[in-house]
Amino acid sequence: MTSTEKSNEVEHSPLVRVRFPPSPTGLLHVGGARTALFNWLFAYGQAPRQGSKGQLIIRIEDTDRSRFVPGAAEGMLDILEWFGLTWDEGPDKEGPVGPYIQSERTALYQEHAHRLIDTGMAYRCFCTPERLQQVREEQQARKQPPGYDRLCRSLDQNQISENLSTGMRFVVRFAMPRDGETIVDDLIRGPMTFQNVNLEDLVLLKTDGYPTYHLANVVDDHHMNITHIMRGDEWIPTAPVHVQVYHAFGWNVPVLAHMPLILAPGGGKLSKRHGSTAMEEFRSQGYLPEALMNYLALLGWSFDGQTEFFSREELLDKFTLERVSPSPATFDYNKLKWFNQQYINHILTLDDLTERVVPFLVADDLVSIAAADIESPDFTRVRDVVAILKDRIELLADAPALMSYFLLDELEQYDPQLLIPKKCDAAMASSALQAAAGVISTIGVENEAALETSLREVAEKNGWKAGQMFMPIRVAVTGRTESPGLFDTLRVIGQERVLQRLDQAARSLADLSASIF
RNA sequence: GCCCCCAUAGUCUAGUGGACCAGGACGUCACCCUUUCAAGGUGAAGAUCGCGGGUUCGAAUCCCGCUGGGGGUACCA
Repeated sequence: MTSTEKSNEVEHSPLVRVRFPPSPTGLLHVGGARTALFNWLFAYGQAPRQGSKGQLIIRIEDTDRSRFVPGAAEGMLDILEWFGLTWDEGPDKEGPVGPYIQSERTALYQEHAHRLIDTGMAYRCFCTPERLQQVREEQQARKQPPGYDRLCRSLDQNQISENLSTGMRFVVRFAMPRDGETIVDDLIRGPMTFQNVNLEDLVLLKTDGYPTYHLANVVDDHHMNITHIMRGDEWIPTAPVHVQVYHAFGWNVPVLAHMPLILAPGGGKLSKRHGSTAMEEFRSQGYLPEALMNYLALLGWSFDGQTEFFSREELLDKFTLERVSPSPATFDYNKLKWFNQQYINHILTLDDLTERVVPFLVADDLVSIAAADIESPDFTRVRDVVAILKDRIELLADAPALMSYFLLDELEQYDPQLLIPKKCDAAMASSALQAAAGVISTIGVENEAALETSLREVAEKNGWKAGQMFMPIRVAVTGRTESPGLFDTLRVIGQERVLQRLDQAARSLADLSASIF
Protein backbone atom coordinates (compact mmCIF):
# COMPACT_ATOMS: atom_id res chain seq x y z
CA MET A 1 0.00 0.00 0.00
CA THR A 2 1.36 3.40 -0.94
CA SER A 3 1.41 6.27 1.46
CA THR A 4 -1.17 8.21 -0.53
CA GLU A 5 -3.54 5.29 -0.41
CA LYS A 6 -3.03 5.03 3.28
CA SER A 7 -3.82 8.65 4.02
CA ASN A 8 -6.77 8.36 1.74
CA GLU A 9 -8.07 5.48 3.79
CA VAL A 10 -7.72 7.39 7.02
CA GLU A 11 -9.83 10.18 5.61
CA HIS A 12 -12.50 7.73 4.63
CA SER A 13 -12.16 5.57 7.70
CA PRO A 14 -15.29 3.54 8.22
CA LEU A 15 -17.72 4.89 10.73
CA VAL A 16 -18.69 2.84 13.75
CA ARG A 17 -21.80 4.14 15.46
CA VAL A 18 -23.19 2.72 18.67
CA ARG A 19 -25.91 3.92 20.93
CA PHE A 20 -27.13 3.83 24.48
CA PRO A 21 -30.91 4.17 24.72
CA PRO A 22 -32.15 4.55 28.28
CA SER A 23 -35.81 4.69 29.19
CA PRO A 24 -36.67 7.64 31.40
CA THR A 25 -38.59 5.61 33.96
CA GLY A 26 -36.42 6.23 37.00
CA LEU A 27 -32.77 6.21 37.95
CA LEU A 28 -29.98 4.69 35.90
CA HIS A 29 -29.27 1.13 37.04
CA VAL A 30 -25.68 -0.11 37.34
CA GLY A 31 -26.45 -2.70 34.70
CA GLY A 32 -27.41 0.05 32.31
CA ALA A 33 -24.31 1.99 33.21
CA ARG A 34 -22.17 -1.04 32.44
CA THR A 35 -23.83 -1.40 29.04
CA ALA A 36 -23.27 2.31 28.40
CA LEU A 37 -19.63 1.90 29.44
CA PHE A 38 -19.01 -0.97 27.03
CA ASN A 39 -20.60 1.01 24.21
CA TRP A 40 -18.43 3.98 25.05
CA LEU A 41 -15.26 1.88 25.27
CA PHE A 42 -16.04 0.28 21.95
CA ALA A 43 -16.76 3.58 20.20
CA TYR A 44 -13.87 5.60 21.56
CA GLY A 45 -11.39 2.85 22.31
CA GLN A 46 -11.57 -0.26 20.20
CA ALA A 47 -13.02 1.28 17.03
CA PRO A 48 -10.33 3.97 16.62
CA ARG A 49 -7.62 1.43 17.40
CA GLN A 50 -8.94 -0.68 14.58
CA GLY A 51 -8.95 2.21 12.14
CA SER A 52 -12.56 3.34 12.38
CA LYS A 53 -14.05 6.55 13.57
CA GLY A 54 -16.29 5.71 16.49
CA GLN A 55 -19.30 7.59 17.74
CA LEU A 56 -21.71 7.08 20.59
CA ILE A 57 -25.19 8.49 20.56
CA ILE A 58 -27.66 8.71 23.40
CA ARG A 59 -31.32 8.22 22.58
CA ILE A 60 -34.19 8.58 25.00
CA GLU A 61 -36.75 5.80 24.63
CA ASP A 62 -39.82 7.34 26.15
CA THR A 63 -42.55 5.65 24.15
CA ASP A 64 -44.28 4.25 27.22
CA ARG A 65 -46.28 7.22 28.45
CA SER A 66 -47.49 5.40 31.54
CA ARG A 67 -44.01 4.82 32.88
CA PHE A 68 -42.55 8.18 31.96
CA VAL A 69 -40.93 9.98 34.86
CA PRO A 70 -40.38 13.72 34.36
CA GLY A 71 -36.76 14.67 34.87
CA ALA A 72 -35.49 11.11 34.59
CA ALA A 73 -33.86 11.65 31.22
CA GLU A 74 -31.99 14.70 32.46
CA GLY A 75 -30.88 12.74 35.49
CA MET A 76 -29.52 9.97 33.31
CA LEU A 77 -27.46 12.30 31.18
CA ASP A 78 -26.15 13.92 34.33
CA ILE A 79 -25.10 10.65 35.96
CA LEU A 80 -23.57 9.37 32.72
CA GLU A 81 -21.45 12.48 32.60
CA TRP A 82 -20.46 12.04 36.24
CA PHE A 83 -19.53 8.46 35.43
CA GLY A 84 -17.07 9.81 32.90
CA LEU A 85 -18.75 9.02 29.60
CA THR A 86 -19.01 11.31 26.61
CA TRP A 87 -21.09 11.13 23.45
CA ASP A 88 -21.33 12.66 20.02
CA GLU A 89 -25.05 13.10 19.70
CA GLY A 90 -27.96 13.04 22.09
CA PRO A 91 -30.90 15.00 23.43
CA ASP A 92 -28.47 17.59 24.77
CA LYS A 93 -26.33 17.53 21.66
CA GLU A 94 -28.33 17.72 18.48
CA GLY A 95 -26.92 16.06 15.40
CA PRO A 96 -27.84 15.27 11.83
CA VAL A 97 -30.22 12.40 12.60
CA GLY A 98 -32.21 13.85 15.49
CA PRO A 99 -34.35 14.39 17.36
CA TYR A 100 -32.92 11.98 19.91
CA ILE A 101 -36.08 11.62 21.94
CA GLN A 102 -38.44 9.02 20.56
CA SER A 103 -41.65 10.77 21.58
CA GLU A 104 -40.64 13.48 19.13
CA ARG A 105 -40.37 11.02 16.27
CA THR A 106 -43.77 9.35 16.31
CA ALA A 107 -44.65 10.38 12.76
CA LEU A 108 -41.63 8.44 11.51
CA TYR A 109 -42.69 5.28 13.30
CA GLN A 110 -46.28 5.55 12.12
CA GLU A 111 -45.17 6.00 8.56
CA HIS A 112 -42.99 2.91 8.82
CA ALA A 113 -45.71 0.84 10.42
CA HIS A 114 -48.01 1.68 7.55
CA ARG A 115 -45.34 0.91 5.04
CA LEU A 116 -45.20 -2.58 6.51
CA ILE A 117 -48.99 -2.90 6.34
CA ASP A 118 -48.86 -1.92 2.69
CA THR A 119 -46.32 -4.61 1.91
CA GLY A 120 -48.21 -7.22 3.87
CA MET A 121 -45.48 -7.55 6.48
CA ALA A 122 -47.73 -6.19 9.21
CA TYR A 123 -51.45 -6.01 9.87
CA ARG A 124 -54.03 -4.16 11.91
CA CYS A 125 -55.23 -6.02 14.96
CA PHE A 126 -58.58 -4.96 16.41
CA CYS A 127 -58.52 -7.36 19.34
CA THR A 128 -59.33 -5.78 22.67
CA PRO A 129 -57.10 -6.17 25.70
CA GLU A 130 -59.95 -8.17 27.25
CA ARG A 131 -59.94 -10.68 24.42
CA LEU A 132 -56.16 -10.97 24.57
CA GLN A 133 -56.40 -11.62 28.26
CA GLN A 134 -59.04 -14.29 27.69
CA VAL A 135 -56.98 -16.00 24.99
CA ARG A 136 -54.01 -16.07 27.31
CA GLU A 137 -56.01 -17.60 30.13
CA GLU A 138 -57.41 -20.31 27.89
CA GLN A 139 -53.94 -21.13 26.65
CA GLN A 140 -52.67 -21.41 30.17
CA ALA A 141 -55.59 -23.63 31.14
CA ARG A 142 -54.74 -25.92 28.24
CA LYS A 143 -51.05 -25.70 29.09
CA GLN A 144 -50.28 -24.19 25.73
CA PRO A 145 -47.62 -21.56 25.25
CA PRO A 146 -49.23 -18.13 25.64
CA GLY A 147 -49.26 -15.79 22.69
CA TYR A 148 -51.49 -13.94 20.32
CA ASP A 149 -53.59 -16.33 18.24
CA ARG A 150 -53.25 -14.19 15.09
CA LEU A 151 -57.00 -13.84 14.68
CA CYS A 152 -56.75 -10.49 12.89
CA ARG A 153 -54.00 -11.64 10.57
CA SER A 154 -56.62 -13.31 8.38
CA LEU A 155 -59.16 -10.50 8.35
CA ASP A 156 -60.28 -9.68 4.81
CA GLN A 157 -60.28 -6.20 3.36
CA ASN A 158 -64.02 -5.70 3.86
CA GLN A 159 -63.87 -6.50 7.54
CA ILE A 160 -60.92 -4.20 7.97
CA SER A 161 -62.68 -1.35 6.20
CA GLU A 162 -65.79 -1.88 8.26
CA ASN A 163 -63.85 -1.89 11.52
CA LEU A 164 -62.04 1.22 10.46
CA SER A 165 -65.24 3.03 9.49
CA THR A 166 -66.83 2.30 12.86
CA GLY A 167 -63.78 3.85 14.51
CA MET A 168 -62.47 0.69 16.13
CA ARG A 169 -59.11 1.10 17.78
CA PHE A 170 -56.31 -1.09 16.53
CA VAL A 171 -52.66 -1.92 16.99
CA VAL A 172 -50.26 -2.82 14.22
CA ARG A 173 -48.76 -6.26 14.54
CA PHE A 174 -45.80 -7.70 12.71
CA ALA A 175 -46.66 -10.61 10.44
CA MET A 176 -44.01 -13.05 11.49
CA PRO A 177 -43.07 -15.76 8.96
CA ARG A 178 -44.83 -18.97 10.04
CA ASP A 179 -42.03 -21.34 9.12
CA GLY A 180 -38.31 -21.42 8.63
CA GLU A 181 -35.76 -20.20 11.10
CA THR A 182 -34.07 -16.96 12.00
CA ILE A 183 -30.40 -16.84 12.79
CA VAL A 184 -29.18 -14.12 15.10
CA ASP A 185 -25.45 -13.73 14.79
CA ASP A 186 -24.15 -12.43 18.09
CA LEU A 187 -20.60 -11.15 18.33
CA ILE A 188 -20.17 -12.60 21.81
CA ARG A 189 -22.16 -15.81 21.56
CA GLY A 190 -21.94 -16.73 17.91
CA PRO A 191 -24.97 -17.70 15.85
CA MET A 192 -28.21 -18.43 17.70
CA THR A 193 -30.96 -20.20 15.80
CA PHE A 194 -34.66 -19.62 16.44
CA GLN A 195 -37.58 -21.48 14.90
CA ASN A 196 -39.99 -18.95 13.44
CA VAL A 197 -43.02 -20.90 14.67
CA ASN A 198 -42.02 -19.94 18.17
CA LEU A 199 -41.87 -16.26 17.33
CA GLU A 200 -44.85 -14.01 17.97
CA ASP A 201 -46.69 -11.43 15.93
CA LEU A 202 -45.49 -8.67 18.19
CA VAL A 203 -47.19 -5.31 18.44
CA LEU A 204 -45.30 -2.65 16.52
CA LEU A 205 -47.61 0.32 16.99
CA LYS A 206 -49.88 0.78 20.00
CA THR A 207 -53.44 2.12 20.01
CA ASP A 208 -52.16 5.41 21.39
CA GLY A 209 -50.10 5.87 18.26
CA TYR A 210 -46.78 5.33 19.99
CA PRO A 211 -44.47 2.57 18.78
CA THR A 212 -43.26 -0.31 20.90
CA TYR A 213 -39.57 -0.88 21.45
CA HIS A 214 -39.57 -3.42 18.63
CA LEU A 215 -40.49 -0.84 16.01
CA ALA A 216 -38.91 2.32 17.38
CA ASN A 217 -35.62 0.64 18.09
CA VAL A 218 -35.25 -0.86 14.65
CA VAL A 219 -36.40 2.26 12.82
CA ASP A 220 -34.13 4.51 14.85
CA ASP A 221 -31.08 2.31 14.71
CA HIS A 222 -31.44 2.23 10.97
CA HIS A 223 -32.07 5.92 10.50
CA MET A 224 -29.38 6.85 12.95
CA ASN A 225 -26.89 4.70 11.06
CA ILE A 226 -26.11 2.48 14.00
CA THR A 227 -23.57 -0.17 13.06
CA HIS A 228 -23.29 -2.12 16.31
CA ILE A 229 -25.98 -2.83 18.86
CA MET A 230 -24.68 -3.63 22.31
CA ARG A 231 -27.43 -4.27 24.77
CA GLY A 232 -28.34 -6.46 27.71
CA ASP A 233 -28.74 -10.20 27.55
CA GLU A 234 -32.45 -9.81 28.36
CA TRP A 235 -33.00 -8.73 24.76
CA ILE A 236 -31.90 -12.02 23.22
CA PRO A 237 -35.42 -13.48 23.01
CA THR A 238 -36.67 -10.57 20.89
CA ALA A 239 -33.54 -10.34 18.75
CA PRO A 240 -34.89 -12.75 16.08
CA VAL A 241 -38.04 -10.65 15.79
CA HIS A 242 -35.94 -7.55 15.33
CA VAL A 243 -33.91 -9.31 12.66
CA GLN A 244 -37.14 -10.14 10.85
CA VAL A 245 -38.30 -6.55 11.08
CA TYR A 246 -35.02 -5.39 9.51
CA HIS A 247 -35.56 -7.91 6.73
CA ALA A 248 -39.14 -6.71 6.24
CA PHE A 249 -37.87 -3.20 5.66
CA GLY A 250 -35.09 -4.49 3.46
CA TRP A 251 -32.43 -3.10 5.79
CA ASN A 252 -29.11 -4.52 6.87
CA VAL A 253 -29.00 -5.82 10.41
CA PRO A 254 -26.38 -4.08 12.58
CA VAL A 255 -23.82 -6.23 14.35
CA LEU A 256 -25.41 -7.55 17.55
CA ALA A 257 -23.62 -8.12 20.84
CA HIS A 258 -25.58 -9.05 23.95
CA MET A 259 -23.88 -8.16 27.22
CA PRO A 260 -23.93 -10.63 30.09
CA LEU A 261 -26.42 -9.95 32.83
CA ILE A 262 -25.47 -8.60 36.22
CA LEU A 263 -26.94 -10.79 38.94
CA ALA A 264 -27.69 -10.15 42.58
CA PRO A 265 -25.50 -11.78 45.26
CA GLY A 266 -28.08 -14.48 46.01
CA GLY A 267 -28.98 -14.98 42.35
CA GLY A 268 -31.70 -13.33 40.35
CA LYS A 269 -32.06 -9.74 39.34
CA LEU A 270 -30.13 -7.10 41.21
CA SER A 271 -32.75 -5.12 43.10
CA LYS A 272 -33.15 -2.72 45.98
CA ARG A 273 -33.23 -5.36 48.65
CA HIS A 274 -29.64 -6.37 47.87
CA GLY A 275 -28.35 -2.83 48.29
CA SER A 276 -27.89 0.09 45.97
CA THR A 277 -28.67 -0.44 42.33
CA ALA A 278 -28.89 3.08 40.98
CA MET A 279 -25.83 5.03 39.95
CA GLU A 280 -27.14 8.05 41.87
CA GLU A 281 -27.05 6.02 45.05
CA PHE A 282 -23.45 5.04 44.50
CA ARG A 283 -22.58 8.65 43.88
CA SER A 284 -24.25 9.88 47.04
CA GLN A 285 -22.58 7.18 49.12
CA GLY A 286 -19.23 8.41 47.97
CA TYR A 287 -18.15 5.88 45.40
CA LEU A 288 -15.68 7.41 42.98
CA PRO A 289 -16.64 7.29 39.33
CA GLU A 290 -13.24 5.89 38.41
CA ALA A 291 -13.53 3.08 40.95
CA LEU A 292 -17.01 2.28 39.75
CA MET A 293 -15.82 2.29 36.17
CA ASN A 294 -12.88 0.06 36.99
CA TYR A 295 -15.08 -2.42 38.83
CA LEU A 296 -17.91 -2.40 36.29
CA ALA A 297 -15.48 -2.87 33.40
CA LEU A 298 -14.25 -6.04 35.05
CA LEU A 299 -17.77 -7.42 35.42
CA GLY A 300 -18.00 -9.41 32.25
CA TRP A 301 -14.77 -8.29 30.68
CA SER A 302 -11.15 -9.01 31.45
CA PHE A 303 -7.85 -8.05 29.91
CA ASP A 304 -5.42 -10.74 30.98
CA GLY A 305 -6.94 -12.09 34.15
CA GLN A 306 -4.12 -10.52 36.14
CA THR A 307 -4.35 -6.77 35.82
CA GLU A 308 -6.84 -5.26 38.26
CA PHE A 309 -6.41 -1.53 37.93
CA PHE A 310 -7.40 0.33 34.81
CA SER A 311 -7.71 4.06 34.42
CA ARG A 312 -10.26 5.45 31.99
CA GLU A 313 -7.51 5.83 29.40
CA GLU A 314 -6.15 2.33 29.94
CA LEU A 315 -9.63 0.94 29.51
CA LEU A 316 -10.00 2.80 26.22
CA ASP A 317 -6.64 1.44 25.23
CA LYS A 318 -7.31 -2.19 26.12
CA PHE A 319 -11.02 -2.92 25.83
CA THR A 320 -12.25 -5.27 23.15
CA LEU A 321 -15.76 -6.60 22.73
CA GLU A 322 -14.33 -9.98 21.84
CA ARG A 323 -13.10 -10.38 25.40
CA VAL A 324 -16.53 -9.80 26.90
CA SER A 325 -17.73 -13.01 28.49
CA PRO A 326 -21.13 -14.48 27.70
CA SER A 327 -21.78 -15.71 31.21
CA PRO A 328 -23.66 -13.65 33.78
CA ALA A 329 -21.75 -12.04 36.65
CA THR A 330 -22.74 -11.56 40.26
CA PHE A 331 -22.43 -8.04 41.60
CA ASP A 332 -20.04 -7.98 44.57
CA TYR A 333 -20.49 -4.90 46.74
CA ASN A 334 -17.50 -5.91 48.76
CA LYS A 335 -15.09 -5.85 45.87
CA LEU A 336 -16.50 -2.56 44.64
CA LYS A 337 -15.76 -1.09 48.07
CA TRP A 338 -12.26 -2.46 47.94
CA PHE A 339 -11.67 -0.74 44.60
CA ASN A 340 -13.04 2.48 46.04
CA GLN A 341 -10.75 2.25 49.05
CA GLN A 342 -7.77 1.57 46.81
CA TYR A 343 -8.50 4.62 44.68
CA ILE A 344 -8.96 6.78 47.76
CA ASN A 345 -5.92 5.53 49.58
CA HIS A 346 -3.44 4.96 46.77
CA ILE A 347 -4.48 6.42 43.46
CA LEU A 348 -5.99 9.87 43.91
CA THR A 349 -3.71 12.76 44.74
CA LEU A 350 -4.24 14.38 48.13
CA ASP A 351 -5.65 17.56 46.63
CA ASP A 352 -7.99 15.63 44.41
CA LEU A 353 -9.23 13.48 47.28
CA THR A 354 -9.70 16.52 49.48
CA GLU A 355 -11.75 18.26 46.83
CA ARG A 356 -14.05 15.27 46.69
CA VAL A 357 -14.35 14.94 50.45
CA VAL A 358 -15.26 18.57 51.07
CA PRO A 359 -18.84 18.40 49.74
CA PHE A 360 -19.59 15.56 52.15
CA LEU A 361 -18.19 17.58 55.05
CA VAL A 362 -20.17 20.62 54.00
CA ALA A 363 -23.34 18.54 53.87
CA ASP A 364 -22.72 17.47 57.47
CA ASP A 365 -21.89 20.99 58.62
CA LEU A 366 -18.32 20.13 59.54
CA VAL A 367 -16.83 22.84 57.38
CA SER A 368 -18.18 25.82 55.51
CA ILE A 369 -18.51 25.97 51.76
CA ALA A 370 -15.42 28.17 51.77
CA ALA A 371 -13.36 24.99 52.14
CA ALA A 372 -14.20 24.09 48.57
CA ASP A 373 -11.71 26.70 47.42
CA ILE A 374 -8.37 24.99 47.06
CA GLU A 375 -6.59 28.27 47.91
CA SER A 376 -8.43 28.69 51.19
CA PRO A 377 -7.00 27.95 54.65
CA ASP A 378 -10.05 25.79 55.33
CA PHE A 379 -9.14 23.60 52.40
CA THR A 380 -5.61 23.24 53.71
CA ARG A 381 -6.94 22.30 57.11
CA VAL A 382 -9.20 19.62 55.65
CA ARG A 383 -6.35 18.35 53.51
CA ASP A 384 -4.17 17.85 56.60
CA VAL A 385 -6.94 15.79 58.13
CA VAL A 386 -7.53 13.79 54.96
CA ALA A 387 -3.83 13.06 54.74
CA ILE A 388 -3.73 11.18 58.00
CA LEU A 389 -6.92 9.19 57.72
CA LYS A 390 -7.48 8.53 54.07
CA ASP A 391 -6.35 4.97 54.63
CA ARG A 392 -9.54 4.29 56.55
CA ILE A 393 -12.02 5.91 54.18
CA GLU A 394 -13.84 3.30 52.13
CA LEU A 395 -16.60 5.61 50.95
CA LEU A 396 -16.44 9.39 50.84
CA ALA A 397 -19.61 9.42 52.92
CA ASP A 398 -17.58 7.82 55.74
CA ALA A 399 -15.44 10.92 56.00
CA PRO A 400 -17.60 13.16 58.21
CA ALA A 401 -17.89 10.60 61.00
CA LEU A 402 -14.17 9.87 60.80
CA MET A 403 -13.13 13.51 60.76
CA SER A 404 -15.49 15.28 63.13
CA TYR A 405 -13.09 15.60 66.08
CA PHE A 406 -10.54 17.31 63.88
CA LEU A 407 -12.93 19.84 62.45
CA LEU A 408 -15.33 20.66 65.25
CA ASP A 409 -14.29 22.90 68.15
CA GLU A 410 -16.30 20.96 70.66
CA LEU A 411 -15.70 17.26 71.15
CA GLU A 412 -18.78 15.07 70.99
CA GLN A 413 -19.85 13.59 74.33
CA TYR A 414 -17.89 10.49 75.30
CA ASP A 415 -17.78 8.13 78.26
CA PRO A 416 -14.98 9.27 80.65
CA GLN A 417 -14.41 5.60 81.50
CA LEU A 418 -12.74 5.31 78.09
CA LEU A 419 -9.95 7.51 79.41
CA ILE A 420 -8.85 4.78 81.77
CA PRO A 421 -6.58 2.23 80.06
CA LYS A 422 -6.94 -1.47 80.69
CA LYS A 423 -5.44 -2.65 84.02
CA CYS A 424 -5.16 0.98 85.17
CA ASP A 425 -7.22 3.30 87.31
CA ALA A 426 -8.53 6.85 87.17
CA ALA A 427 -5.62 8.18 89.16
CA MET A 428 -3.13 6.80 86.66
CA ALA A 429 -5.13 8.23 83.74
CA SER A 430 -5.30 11.55 85.45
CA SER A 431 -1.59 11.79 86.06
CA ALA A 432 -0.88 10.65 82.52
CA LEU A 433 -3.03 13.46 81.16
CA GLN A 434 -1.41 16.05 83.37
CA ALA A 435 2.06 14.87 82.49
CA ALA A 436 1.18 14.95 78.83
CA ALA A 437 -0.20 18.46 79.14
CA GLY A 438 3.04 19.54 80.75
CA VAL A 439 5.19 18.08 78.00
CA ILE A 440 3.01 19.42 75.21
CA SER A 441 2.90 22.93 76.59
CA THR A 442 6.66 23.11 76.50
CA ILE A 443 7.49 21.09 73.37
CA GLY A 444 4.37 21.78 71.28
CA VAL A 445 2.82 19.44 68.77
CA GLU A 446 4.64 20.36 65.59
CA ASN A 447 7.75 18.30 66.20
CA GLU A 448 6.31 14.83 66.37
CA ALA A 449 9.60 13.03 66.92
CA ALA A 450 10.62 15.24 69.83
CA LEU A 451 7.21 14.98 71.40
CA GLU A 452 7.17 11.22 71.12
CA THR A 453 10.60 10.93 72.71
CA SER A 454 9.59 13.10 75.62
CA LEU A 455 6.31 11.35 76.22
CA ARG A 456 7.96 7.96 76.14
CA GLU A 457 10.49 9.19 78.69
CA VAL A 458 7.70 10.36 80.94
CA ALA A 459 5.95 7.03 80.64
CA GLU A 460 9.10 5.15 81.52
CA LYS A 461 9.81 7.36 84.50
CA ASN A 462 6.34 6.64 85.85
CA GLY A 463 6.51 2.95 85.17
CA TRP A 464 3.82 3.02 82.49
CA LYS A 465 3.91 1.27 79.19
CA ALA A 466 3.89 3.77 76.34
CA GLY A 467 0.58 2.44 75.09
CA GLN A 468 -0.95 2.88 78.53
CA MET A 469 -0.04 6.49 78.54
CA PHE A 470 -1.04 7.13 74.92
CA MET A 471 -4.56 5.80 75.24
CA PRO A 472 -5.85 8.38 77.74
CA ILE A 473 -4.34 11.12 75.60
CA ARG A 474 -5.96 9.72 72.49
CA VAL A 475 -9.36 9.51 74.12
CA ALA A 476 -8.99 12.95 75.64
CA VAL A 477 -8.32 14.62 72.29
CA THR A 478 -10.52 12.51 70.03
CA GLY A 479 -13.28 11.22 72.28
CA ARG A 480 -12.74 7.72 70.98
CA THR A 481 -10.37 4.80 71.26
CA GLU A 482 -9.59 4.60 67.58
CA SER A 483 -7.68 7.24 65.70
CA PRO A 484 -4.75 7.73 63.36
CA GLY A 485 -1.28 7.72 64.93
CA LEU A 486 -1.28 9.75 68.15
CA PHE A 487 1.36 12.26 67.12
CA ASP A 488 -0.17 12.92 63.72
CA THR A 489 -3.46 13.36 65.46
CA LEU A 490 -2.10 15.84 68.01
CA ARG A 491 -0.32 17.84 65.37
CA VAL A 492 -3.38 18.19 63.18
CA ILE A 493 -5.72 19.03 66.04
CA GLY A 494 -3.31 21.75 67.14
CA GLN A 495 -1.65 22.60 70.43
CA GLU A 496 -4.26 24.93 71.78
CA ARG A 497 -7.16 22.57 71.32
CA VAL A 498 -5.12 19.61 72.52
CA LEU A 499 -4.33 21.31 75.81
CA GLN A 500 -7.91 22.40 76.19
CA ARG A 501 -9.19 18.86 75.65
CA LEU A 502 -6.58 17.35 78.00
CA ASP A 503 -7.73 19.73 80.67
CA GLN A 504 -11.35 18.95 80.05
CA ALA A 505 -10.64 15.22 80.25
CA ALA A 506 -8.73 15.57 83.51
CA ARG A 507 -11.73 17.36 84.97
CA SER A 508 -14.20 14.74 83.87
CA LEU A 509 -11.95 12.13 85.46
CA ALA A 510 -12.05 14.09 88.70
CA ASP A 511 -15.84 14.24 88.49
CA LEU A 512 -15.87 10.53 87.91
CA SER A 513 -13.79 9.83 91.05
CA ALA A 514 -15.91 12.23 93.08
CA SER A 515 -19.09 10.48 92.07
CA ILE A 516 -17.66 7.11 93.07
CA PHE A 517 -16.74 8.14 96.61
C1' G B 1 -45.41 -25.16 30.30
C1' C B 2 -42.77 -23.22 25.87
C1' C B 3 -38.40 -20.58 23.76
C1' C B 4 -33.48 -18.98 24.67
C1' C B 5 -28.78 -18.05 27.21
C1' C B 6 -25.06 -19.59 30.64
C1' A B 7 -21.88 -23.15 33.60
C1' U B 8 -13.51 -22.87 36.45
C1' A B 9 -13.04 -21.92 44.54
C1' G B 10 -18.35 -18.13 48.44
C1' U B 11 -17.58 -13.96 44.42
C1' C B 12 -15.08 -11.58 39.79
C1' U B 13 -11.99 -14.04 36.48
C1' A B 14 -7.24 -16.36 33.42
C1' G B 15 -7.29 -20.55 30.49
C1' U B 16 -9.31 -21.64 22.96
C1' G B 17 -6.11 -29.99 23.03
C1' G B 18 -0.11 -31.17 25.91
C1' A B 19 4.57 -26.43 29.89
C1' C B 20 -2.52 -26.65 34.47
C1' C B 21 -1.86 -32.28 40.11
C1' A B 22 -5.59 -24.99 37.08
C1' G B 23 -2.93 -18.63 37.50
C1' G B 24 -4.59 -13.53 39.48
C1' A B 25 -8.10 -10.62 42.56
C1' C B 26 -12.16 -9.81 46.43
C1' G B 27 -13.60 -12.20 50.82
C1' U B 28 -11.82 -15.65 54.91
C1' C B 29 -7.84 -17.24 58.33
C1' A B 30 -2.76 -16.78 60.37
C1' C B 31 1.60 -14.17 61.17
C1' C B 32 4.58 -9.54 60.75
C1' C B 33 4.54 -4.20 61.56
C1' U B 34 2.45 -1.40 65.80
C1' U B 35 0.67 3.66 70.84
C1' U B 36 -5.38 2.13 69.39
C1' C B 37 -8.01 1.20 64.92
C1' A B 38 -7.06 1.03 60.09
C1' A B 39 -3.68 0.78 56.12
C1' G B 40 0.50 -2.07 54.55
C1' G B 41 3.63 -6.66 54.19
C1' U B 42 4.04 -12.10 54.18
C1' G B 43 1.69 -16.63 54.03
C1' A B 44 -2.34 -20.32 54.22
C1' A B 45 -6.89 -22.66 53.44
C1' G B 46 -10.41 -22.89 49.54
C1' A B 47 -11.87 -25.80 42.57
C1' U B 48 -12.71 -34.21 41.84
C1' C B 49 -12.64 -27.19 36.07
C1' G B 50 -21.58 -28.85 37.51
C1' C B 51 -22.56 -34.41 36.36
C1' G B 52 -22.39 -38.57 32.80
C1' G B 53 -20.91 -40.31 28.29
C1' G B 54 -17.94 -39.92 24.01
C1' U B 55 -13.69 -38.00 20.32
C1' U B 56 -8.22 -38.09 21.13
C1' C B 57 -1.89 -40.88 22.61
C1' G B 58 -3.66 -36.65 25.62
C1' A B 59 -9.63 -32.44 27.43
C1' A B 60 -11.15 -27.26 31.93
C1' U B 61 -10.51 -26.68 26.63
C1' C B 62 -14.08 -30.44 21.01
C1' C B 63 -19.12 -33.37 20.56
C1' C B 64 -23.74 -35.42 22.84
C1' G B 65 -27.03 -36.01 26.97
C1' C B 66 -28.39 -34.59 31.82
C1' U B 67 -28.58 -31.33 35.88
C1' G B 68 -28.37 -26.57 37.86
C1' G B 69 -28.73 -21.29 37.46
C1' G B 70 -30.60 -17.21 34.72
C1' G B 71 -33.53 -14.59 31.05
C1' G B 72 -37.92 -14.07 27.98
C1' U B 73 -42.95 -15.36 27.36
C1' A B 74 -47.14 -7.28 27.83
C1' C B 75 -50.53 -2.38 23.43
C1' C B 76 -42.75 -2.18 29.41
C1' A B 77 -38.32 -1.19 27.82
